[in-house]
Amino acid sequence: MAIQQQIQQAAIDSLEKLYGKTFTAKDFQINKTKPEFAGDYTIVLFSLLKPLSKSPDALGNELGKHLTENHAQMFTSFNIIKGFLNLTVADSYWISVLINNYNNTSFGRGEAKHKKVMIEYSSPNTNKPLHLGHLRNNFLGWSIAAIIKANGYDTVKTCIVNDRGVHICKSMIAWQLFASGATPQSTNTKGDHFVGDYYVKFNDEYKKQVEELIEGGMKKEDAEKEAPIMKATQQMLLDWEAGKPEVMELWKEMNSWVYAGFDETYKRIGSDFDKIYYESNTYLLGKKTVQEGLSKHVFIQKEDGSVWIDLTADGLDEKIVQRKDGTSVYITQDIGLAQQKYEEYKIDQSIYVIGDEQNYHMKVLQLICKKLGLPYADGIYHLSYGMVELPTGKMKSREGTVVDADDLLDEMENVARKKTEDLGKVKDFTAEELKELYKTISLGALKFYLLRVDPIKKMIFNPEESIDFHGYTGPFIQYTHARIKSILRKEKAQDSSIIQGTGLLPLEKELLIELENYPTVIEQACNEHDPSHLANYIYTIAKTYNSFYTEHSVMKAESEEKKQLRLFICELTANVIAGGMQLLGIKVPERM
RNA sequence: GGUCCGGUAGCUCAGUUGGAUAGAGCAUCAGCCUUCUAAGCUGAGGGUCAUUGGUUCGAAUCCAAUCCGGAUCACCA
Repeated sequence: MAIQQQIQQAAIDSLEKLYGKTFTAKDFQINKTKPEFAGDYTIVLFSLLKPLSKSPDALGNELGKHLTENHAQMFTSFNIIKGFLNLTVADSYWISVLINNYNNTSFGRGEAKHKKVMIEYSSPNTNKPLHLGHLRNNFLGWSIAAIIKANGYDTVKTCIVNDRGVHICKSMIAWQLFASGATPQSTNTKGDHFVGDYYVKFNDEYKKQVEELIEGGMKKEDAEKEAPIMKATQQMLLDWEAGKPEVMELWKEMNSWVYAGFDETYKRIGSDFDKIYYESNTYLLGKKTVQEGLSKHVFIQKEDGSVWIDLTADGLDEKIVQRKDGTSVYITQDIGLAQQKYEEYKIDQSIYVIGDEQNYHMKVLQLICKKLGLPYADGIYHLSYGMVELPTGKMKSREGTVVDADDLLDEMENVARKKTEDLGKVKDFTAEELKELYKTISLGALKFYLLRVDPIKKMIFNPEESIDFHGYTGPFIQYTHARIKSILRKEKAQDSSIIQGTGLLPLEKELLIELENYPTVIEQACNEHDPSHLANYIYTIAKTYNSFYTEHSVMKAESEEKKQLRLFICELTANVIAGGMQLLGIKVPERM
């Protein structure tokens, strides 16, 4: 049990014995004691004063005395300032935490919950390469899945590939018009970029045609519909739906180019999936649901045949679920897919990592599922995240300000190489080791930069800041880990018996108090679906360790006892840093 | 216009769910490498927590109103 809960429980027991009243954890708070006061943890007494009709001093003294007398092993002293009861926890407690966990690889992991959680993330369109926004999604999705797993849940990582629709046909048409048979191989271009270029070409051509039509006297709206290239695209979509062989063939080929490109990038950033759904297989799902909804009178059919749900009573709008021509819309497909996920995996919870522009859509999805009485409705959770913007404003593909994922990764890797070469600490590395290190550092920097922020907030991506390897960054933490490992290569912690009764210096104690909190942070990150808590926490650990490192020598410690103690502290710190970073999808090097 | 989200140091962000004198990093300034990796450490300056009112022992945190920014409200996905 975490120390905070232990204190709370001890206080509840003491209060019961002292005053015969039963309190719960919600009735009062335990906080970490502010550094300017003596003590480690603080019981805030204010909320207890009234029910017990006690003055802060009287209650503090009685409770403090009772706690220290009955838990002499745990608390060594107390003091009261205003309504705050500050308790000092015995050094021996922190040392026992250290000894019990220094080489415990499952430290911080939760017990098996026997529940299954599906995490849908990434979900790209197959008409253009991945960009910075996708990276935030991928890092978030991967990390939250790892965190959920660490808390003892079974996880299924999944991805729904948007591989059909008008946007795909646009690239296809442009390729037919302009490529004269070119392929990624023939042009030596990464497949997703190759296809993305034709998507851009489509838009250029489309724009040109619309302008020409407007000059010829057509209204803007009509011109947008009548442009030949757009009409060809619409026709292609119909042909695709009809399964016309040459269209299907082109579609399959172009998608295969994109997948080859995606695979490369996914491999590079570490994204992986247990199950991939393709929209071309799922877009017809949900039709059954429409029938069910009608018979349950959750949906209503209008005169023209279209089917709707009225959500005005819930503060939303009327929403269409099936077109008058009988085809299903986006939301219906999603209901169908949700159903399929549930049937295939019997999941207890389904997390969707999707941008906040779809908040409304996800709200509607869950609400409809609830109204239909579907068993998985309550398990739907939208992990909504804000847009990534540049210091100059939003990324706009039309203005060419979109930050391409592959380009960014290349650039970061170059910076990592340059900085590593400048420092010259790993000159003995082989070319292969160096390559691996540059990748580790650059990806660590990028992932940490994107994950350290609360997902719900939109964030500014400052290119200069993101390649800074000092301060609140991934490389700072990686560097701290490498420093620890450098010590542990010289000597390992071995004799835990001689540190049992040793005393702790302030920085040693502070570090142990923070390390003890690791399991609580992992749990919180899981409950709040927020890896940034973990990122912040690891940073704090690294920072405290670095202070400790400068202040106290390990190898030249004052005594053998101190040396062993610090070696154990090094072990545990390294484990927590490596384990925590792993949950963010970030590797930590042995040397850098 | 309706709904939802955000507003904390010059910039980027934390703030343990209502607790003590609001914290980090970057940037600026001043120090620290003959001592386990200086991608580090120590210190300084920098704040009307958007505004106003309310709730109470106590508010950046909860409530209300206002201001600013964003998203969304398609027979697109």
